[in-house]
Formats: sequence, structure tokens, C-alpha cells
Amino acid sequence: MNENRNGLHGRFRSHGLRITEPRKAIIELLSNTREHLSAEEIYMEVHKGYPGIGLTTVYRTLEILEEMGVIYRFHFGDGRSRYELIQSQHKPGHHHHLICTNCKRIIDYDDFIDEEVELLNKVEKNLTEKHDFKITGHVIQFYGTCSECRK
Amino acid sequence: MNENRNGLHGRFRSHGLRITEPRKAIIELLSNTREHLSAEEIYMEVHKGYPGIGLTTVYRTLEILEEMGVIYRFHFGDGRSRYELIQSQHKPGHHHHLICTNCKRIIDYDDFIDEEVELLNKVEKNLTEKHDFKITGHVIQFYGTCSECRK
DNA sequence: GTTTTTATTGAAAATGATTATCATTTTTAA
DNA sequence: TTAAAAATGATAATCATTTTCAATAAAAAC
Repeated sequence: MNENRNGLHGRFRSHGLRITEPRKAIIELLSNTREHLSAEEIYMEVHKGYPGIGLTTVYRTLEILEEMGVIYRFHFGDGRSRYELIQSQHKPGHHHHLICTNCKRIIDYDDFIDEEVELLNKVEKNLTEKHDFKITGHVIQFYGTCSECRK
Repeated sequence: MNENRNGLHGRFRSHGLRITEPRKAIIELLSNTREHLSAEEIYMEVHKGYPGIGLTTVYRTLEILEEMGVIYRFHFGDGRSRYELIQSQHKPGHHHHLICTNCKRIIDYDDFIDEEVELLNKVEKNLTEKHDFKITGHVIQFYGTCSECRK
């Protein structure tokens, strides 16, 4: 259907993994949401269309997908991991969030200023050199209170 | 002794809280380390000089200190919260880290480029307006592999 | 200073997310 | 179609964190 899924089939194969119903269902769900779902939420949702699935399988699948670089795993501080599909393999993109410390709402923030992206690259290069550290990804999170919670 | 502790006494009072031995010990420890300790690690350490202390008290104290804005709580993805004293109340500073995804080492990174700080402010202002979100803090984390782990 | 009130403590139990175990089932390859 | 490999899901185990609660310590009131 979409770029992601086609590519995935091959990715799974090359890892000696099979692409199965539960796995498809989980990837499908993640493809169609903009939310940052937790394992339990994914389980609940996938369960609707695939009642046989177990929570264990969800956890296992998410672990695999993370290792394969298909999804990102975030820690927002609410005690559970949350997952997000990486939109494009070639350009993993930026994962920046506004997190309301009151209602825990997470707002995706994609509207970068050009110089922001530019600077980020510069900083990465700088850090790589100074600390002899090979950077593979980054997370930027802003904390505060959303408009709802300030009323 | 230092600015922190003096200010703290008053801070506690104004919250209707008492400054006790266990609390002093925990703050003392956090003042004297540059590491990002977990609750358990803090417990272990404080326990040496104050064997009576319980893990519960450590958790409770950390919660209080976080609410008071004395410490930051981070989630690096190793399954436990980690804590860092905020150096100056007036200038909470930046909390940027390099995290080795292999050995979980955390490298503090304070050597900002000027424009970095500047841009950060700009971005914050931008986001505040666009998303009607009151920003109170931010976290920037770079993931990758440290020199040790790349050998 | 003694009493009274209020906050703090620590042990033990409870919780909640995640992981490990293992026998069963499904899929692929021979 | 059979043997080998991978995947599944139920259950139990683990690990960090919270809750409960009776005992203790500190501050305020007298």
C-alpha cells in the first residue's frame, strides 16, 4: 500500500523474520495514527480487529520494530514507553514534542525554522568531534502547560 | 554552606515542609555529584552515612524536590528515573545530554554554541505563540555510541 | 516545659509496566 | 509431508515506583 509497508517486507526477510498477521496489524495501526500510543493502547486497539493477539506479542513486535529502526520509542515521563512510526527511512526526521506537564498531552511539532535544522546539524557535528561520539538520533522535548490547562 | 542549601531552607518552610536529616542527606549527595543518579543509587549512597533511611523516603524526597523545582528528573530510557540538581534557581540552565545507546553512559554537554542558546530562545518563543503553549523547560538528548563502545 | 497538633518516617504490601518461560501453533524449507 | 525454525499467547516473574499505616519526631500552642 504505502512505501513503508513494501519496504518493510524486505526488511523483515533480511532479518530472518516473518511478517505475520499480528505484526501487520500493529504496523498498520501505527501507520494510521498520529498519536504516541503505549504498548497497552496498541494492544487494546489491535485487539478489536484481531482478538487473539496477546500483550506479549505486542511488546515483542514493538521491540523488533524498534531494533529494525522502523519505529521510535519515547519516554515522556508518564511511566510507559510510547511509540511512533518513522515516516521515512531515508530521512528519519525530527522528533520534537511539546509535552503538557499537567494533562500529559503531547503535541507534535514539525514546523521547524530552517535555521533550526541547520543549527542542529552543526551542533551534531560539533559534538561528534568534541566528544568523539557517533550521533545516531536526537530528541527535543519542550515541557510546559497547554492552552486548555491554563484556562 | 552553598547558595542552594540556604535558599532551600526557606523554600521548604514556605511549602509547609520540614528540612530533616534524610532530606538534607539527599540534597547534600546531589550537590556533590555530577552523575545522574537513580533513586536506588541515591538510596545506596545515602544509606552509607545514614543507615536508617528507607527507599520510600528517598522516593518521597525526590518527588518533593522535583515539585519544588530543586531537581530535574530525566528519562533516559533505561527504565528508571534519574535526577540532577538544578544548579541555579534563577537560571535553570540547559540540560543536554549525549546518551550512549550501548553502554548507557550519559555525557553532560554544556559547551553550547552561542547561537544555539539564542536559537533555542527563538524557537521557544515561536512555539509558545503558534501552539499557545507556555514553555517551562526543555530537554535535548542526542543518542549514539561513545568512543569506548566503538572500539 | 509539657501537651497537642502536624509532618515525617520506614516496613511491608500493592501496583503497574515490562520481560522471561514454555508448551503450542504456524510457517518455511527440505 | 516432514523436519526445522520462528512466532504466539498464557502464565509467572521481575523491577521500579506507590500506597498504606502505625510509629516517631518536630513544631506550635498552651
